[in-house]
Amino acid sequence: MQNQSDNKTSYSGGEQAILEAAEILFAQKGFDAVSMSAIANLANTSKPNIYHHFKNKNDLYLAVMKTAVRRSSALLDTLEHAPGTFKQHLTEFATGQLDNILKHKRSTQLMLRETLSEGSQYGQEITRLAMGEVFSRLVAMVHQGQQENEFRKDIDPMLAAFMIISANMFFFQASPTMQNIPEVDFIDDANAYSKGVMDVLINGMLQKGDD
Amino acid sequence: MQNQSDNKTSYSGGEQAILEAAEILFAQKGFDAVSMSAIANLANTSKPNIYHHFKNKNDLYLAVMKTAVRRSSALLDTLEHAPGTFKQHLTEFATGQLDNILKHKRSTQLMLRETLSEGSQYGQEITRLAMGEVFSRLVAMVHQGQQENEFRKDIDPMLAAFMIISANMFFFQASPTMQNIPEVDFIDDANAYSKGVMDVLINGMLQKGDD
DNA sequence: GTCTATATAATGATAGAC
DNA sequence: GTCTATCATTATATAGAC
Repeated sequence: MQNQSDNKTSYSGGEQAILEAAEILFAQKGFDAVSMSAIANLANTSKPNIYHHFKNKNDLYLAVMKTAVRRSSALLDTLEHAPGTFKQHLTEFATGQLDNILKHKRSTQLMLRETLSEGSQYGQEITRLAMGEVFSRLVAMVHQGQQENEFRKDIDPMLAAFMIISANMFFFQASPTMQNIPEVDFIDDANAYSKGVMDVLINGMLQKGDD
Repeated sequence: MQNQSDNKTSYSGGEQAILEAAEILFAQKGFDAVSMSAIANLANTSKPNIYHHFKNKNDLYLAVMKTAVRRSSALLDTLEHAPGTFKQHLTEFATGQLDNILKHKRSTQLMLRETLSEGSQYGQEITRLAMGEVFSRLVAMVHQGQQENEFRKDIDPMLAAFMIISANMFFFQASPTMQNIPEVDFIDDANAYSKGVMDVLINGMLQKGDD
């Protein structure tokens, strides 16, 4: 809709600048480690001005989560309707989702942070919805692949979907940690990683004697 | 070694009680959301007493991380030397590691939190070492399985190892988020999950025409 | 080793001028 | 809508008695 919100121009003042600054800091350090002063600072405005636009810190955080998730889920639609076999379709969706994750690192980081925090119900609810969306699309794909006898029927579609999301999410999450291990080369090449993952997964899901 | 440290008895005062209280709170809410007062409270002692045992909050956090990781990695040795085919061996190691994760939820949560925080170098280094340990053992297993012609040789052992860790870690991490989705039943049964995951993965890794 | 009391700084949030 | 100035609260950390 509004491509403007994707810019990094960080135009001073205004709700947009505040939201953007808050997203950067919240994703980087987490809710409690970020002060309103720091946000005001990065947004080139003052603390009271933030309170003019948002009721309190929690409200600002929720606003950040909502816009971040909305942005991320938009790209899913383009991936939904792809041609080819289910094997190809599923691979493209998976690699596309990883691409999406890496394109919106801050949103993803926010969501992953939420999964680790037991309190803060609102943020978790938003996360649940966002993850559920990807999840259910993947489940449907796998299920359809089974109906068409392309995939093994003794596999739980939800489990397969969960494994794909795991591989993608954890790739993103563990990349910084794994960066220092020299022999791991796929960590710098998301496409190679995704290709390798889906090769194993799909081969494991194929009907026996389908190759 | 000392099973006492695994108790929840929370015997008042003392370094052990402080460490335990700190671990619980840090894992639950993260570093910045936990105050020294809260820790002192849970440990049934006073704030200055914490400062008597630990230089500062950061020092306490690192001590918590170290003991937590030490505890978690101890169980790996028992899983290392298992009998049977590589297929069985790998499955047992993977399910054992997930068991380990769920047995030490707090340590795991601490480690996962670290992967998301870009600052705080020390905690991340500890995490890197702990994850690296599991990782390298898995890589060796897969590699050996390839040497013995049990697994496909066109798969990167590190990628396979990474996928197993992903599946386990993300299962733990996403469980609370996925709990509310009614159709997902495997989320409550780690063993069933692990069995299903390794079934797909190993089937995908097997030499073609090996079934 | 453990406490009470306190110093000092930063936090979330508000009042009120422009 | 945006600011300066400020409040009340809480945070980390310390001094010093026992």
